[in-house]
Amino acid sequence: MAKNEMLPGTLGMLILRVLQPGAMHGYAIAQRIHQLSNDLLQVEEGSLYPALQRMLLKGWVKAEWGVSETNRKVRFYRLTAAGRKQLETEMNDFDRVLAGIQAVLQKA
Amino acid sequence: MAKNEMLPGTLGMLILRVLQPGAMHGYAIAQRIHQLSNDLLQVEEGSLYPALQRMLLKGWVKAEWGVSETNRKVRFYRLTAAGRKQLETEMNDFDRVLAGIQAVLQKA
DNA sequence: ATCTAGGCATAGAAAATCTAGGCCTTGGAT
DNA sequence: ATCCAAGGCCTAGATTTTCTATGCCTAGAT
Repeated sequence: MAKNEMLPGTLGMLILRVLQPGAMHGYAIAQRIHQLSNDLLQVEEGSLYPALQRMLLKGWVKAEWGVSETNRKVRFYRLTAAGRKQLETEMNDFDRVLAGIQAVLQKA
Repeated sequence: MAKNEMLPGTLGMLILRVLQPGAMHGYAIAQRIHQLSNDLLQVEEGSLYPALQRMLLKGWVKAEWGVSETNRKVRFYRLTAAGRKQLETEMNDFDRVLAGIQAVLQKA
C-alpha cells in the first residue's frame, strides 16, 4: 500500500469505529478517517460507498436520510447492536494478526 | 481477517523479511512465518506460491533448485538487491499506514 | 450565470487471497 | 514388501476488496 492508500481488509473496521460515537453521513466518514489519521489515510468514495452497502446487508449499520449541517440531503449511518459486536471482533482480530506480523518483522 | 488468516497486502512483506537473513525454500518459508508469529499467522500454500511467482516476476527474489535437509528436491528463494530495497519500502509504508489506523482506532 | 465543494452512487478493472485440488518423493511403520 | 504420513511444488477458479472513472444532483459564493 503506497502513499495514501488503505491497508486492505481494515476499511470496515475503521468505518465501524468512526461510527461508534454516533451516526454520520458517508462523506463525513471519509473526511473523519482522513483527519483522525493525520492525513495518512485516504478513503476513496468508490471504496467507501460499496463498503457501506456491504455493511447494510450484513446488518452492521442502518441508514436513514436526513439533512447535513451544510443543508444538503445526506444519508446517515448508525451502528446496530450487531455492528458494535462486529467492531469488537474486528478489533480483536486485528490486534492478534498485527501481533503476529510484528513478531515476524522483529524476529526474522 | 478471522482466526489464522493473513492481513491482505502484507504477505509479500513477510516473505521478503523472512528471506532477508538467507535463502529458504517455499515450504520452509510458510513454516517459518507460522512459527515466528507464535502460530498466529498461517500462510496457505495457495497464497504462498503465487506470491513467490509474482516476486520472481518483479525481480525481488531469484530461485534455484536444490535439496533440503530432509533430502527432498526443493526450490530455494533468495532476495535480490531490488528485493532488499522493496522490503525496506514496504516496511516503511506499513509503519506509516499502521500509524494512521492506530490513530483512528484510538481517537475516534 | 457559473463555479466549486459537498454529496450519493455504480460499473468495471485489478489485485490478492483462499479452497480445493493434483502430483511427486522420502522414510518409517506394519 | 507395502502403505501411509509428511514434506514439497504448483495451478485453477471463486471470492473479496479496493481503485479508477464516471454520472448525477444541490447549495452557496462570486
